[in-house]
Amino acid sequence: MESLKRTRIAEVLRNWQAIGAGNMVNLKGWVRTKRGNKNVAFIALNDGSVIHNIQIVVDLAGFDEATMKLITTGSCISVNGILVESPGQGQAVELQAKEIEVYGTADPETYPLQKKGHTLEFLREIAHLRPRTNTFGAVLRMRHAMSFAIHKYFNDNGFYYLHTPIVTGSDAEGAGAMFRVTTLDAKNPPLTETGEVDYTQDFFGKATNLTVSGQLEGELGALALSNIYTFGPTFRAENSNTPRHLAEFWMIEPEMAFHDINDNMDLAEDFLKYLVKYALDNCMDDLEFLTKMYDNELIDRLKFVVENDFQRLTYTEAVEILKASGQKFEFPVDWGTDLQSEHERYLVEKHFLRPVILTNYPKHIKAFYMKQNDDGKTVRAMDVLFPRIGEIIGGSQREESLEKLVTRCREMEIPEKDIWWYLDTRRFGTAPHAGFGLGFERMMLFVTGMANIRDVIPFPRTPQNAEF
RNA sequence: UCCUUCUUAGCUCAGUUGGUUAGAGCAUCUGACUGUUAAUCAGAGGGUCGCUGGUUCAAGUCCAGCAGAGGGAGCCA
Repeated sequence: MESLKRTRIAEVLRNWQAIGAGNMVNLKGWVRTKRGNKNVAFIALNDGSVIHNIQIVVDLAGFDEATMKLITTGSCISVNGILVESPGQGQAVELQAKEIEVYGTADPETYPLQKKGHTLEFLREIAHLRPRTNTFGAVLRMRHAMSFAIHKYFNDNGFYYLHTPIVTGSDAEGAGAMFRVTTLDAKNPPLTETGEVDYTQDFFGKATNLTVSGQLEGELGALALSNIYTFGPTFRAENSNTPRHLAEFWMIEPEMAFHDINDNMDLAEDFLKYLVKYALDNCMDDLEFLTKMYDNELIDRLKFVVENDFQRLTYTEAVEILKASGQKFEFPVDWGTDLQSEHERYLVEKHFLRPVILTNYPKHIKAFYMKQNDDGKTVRAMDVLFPRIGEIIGGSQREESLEKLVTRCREMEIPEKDIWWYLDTRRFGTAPHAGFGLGFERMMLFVTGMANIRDVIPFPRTPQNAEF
């Protein structure tokens, strides 16, 4: 077969006029369908560069039957052919095949992906193959686009990307159960005199875990570089079985010196709108597919979020609205208790009909590091609530006073010796600062219209499941 | 972890108050068709009804346990 430089299908469909009808190109990809008759075969070829397939037209007189039999749904081929304007409906251009090489066959009796639709549940069981479907191609391309947009936004706005550790020796982040990291023999660990596992003999000389948040280290960076962000994997060993939780997920955590809670809200809103707009500006092919197949209101909802202000109000105001709503809630609303999902959904989806930012929560339901308000009862926390998703961002202005922070640690029984380095930032050159955490997969749920978080990450890790 | 629903062909599903040999669409295979668009048409093959036990003359169907999956809740991002 003549050696030609491969052209991506996205490139052909976008620039076929520049490439020029009548010219020979090489395309490589995976066969979605083959149909036709004795004289001509039509192959829908996809290489993942774009959601659309390109049609390969094969005049069977020029090809041997044995080769053509190998070309089935799922097989991988390389084609040299002439790019021509298509006489048929449904595509502008197609490729008149001259030479075909079969790279890999896919036995139709055993290849699990068919031409017809599959349920998302079934595709989760074959997560190694689901990237080859239209849906996961769209989701994974958008996942890349969103990742890129995150870095671009922060870079363009004077933030530095800080790599916070994955393995942490601190157990004080207060963000839930952790995965232990150890090289000790699980069957026969060294013990102390009192019979406890002796972690001084472990790899790091102490008990270590996978991080549940990069925030504490992020603050160290912000109190030197002014504006930093993290974007990395995060782990929670909670036994959560919901469409919104993963044991391994990706989180974006900006942290800004000299920002108060209002600056923090401004940034969160601007950032989220930027990401949604980036999707609308750069992922329209995939968005149109997802809108058509999964969520008819997706594109409209994304546009609405970009064009409208988020509703900002305090926790106390939210409680008053909920109490006055006349709604029957399963859980009663009362000042001092954390809001339940049903309450958040009511505010976002029934009352305000737009994203909501809640601030100034009671201090006893929030983390130790949040800045205390002068009322002695509330802290400068903020939660951003999105339609369909619920909490997409959690953040706060941080307590910069050493005295108040230490007092709060003692009240909440957080050992100061474990976070001496964190407390040092308040001891030496402390500054007002703020930050938040955005769950990347929750953002992906919103921009793709997918309903289950396991369908917006390539290989989901959930309780009882670490396959692939 | 709690509540709830589901598990029948490769996939998506039907299967009546328990009653002969468990069905359909798609997929697969064979054949037909000169340009198809999830091609179409004709035919064929394909099942330990999630697993284990129980009730019954008789269980895909009723009961119990277990496993897996979905939805809701909690924890949160």
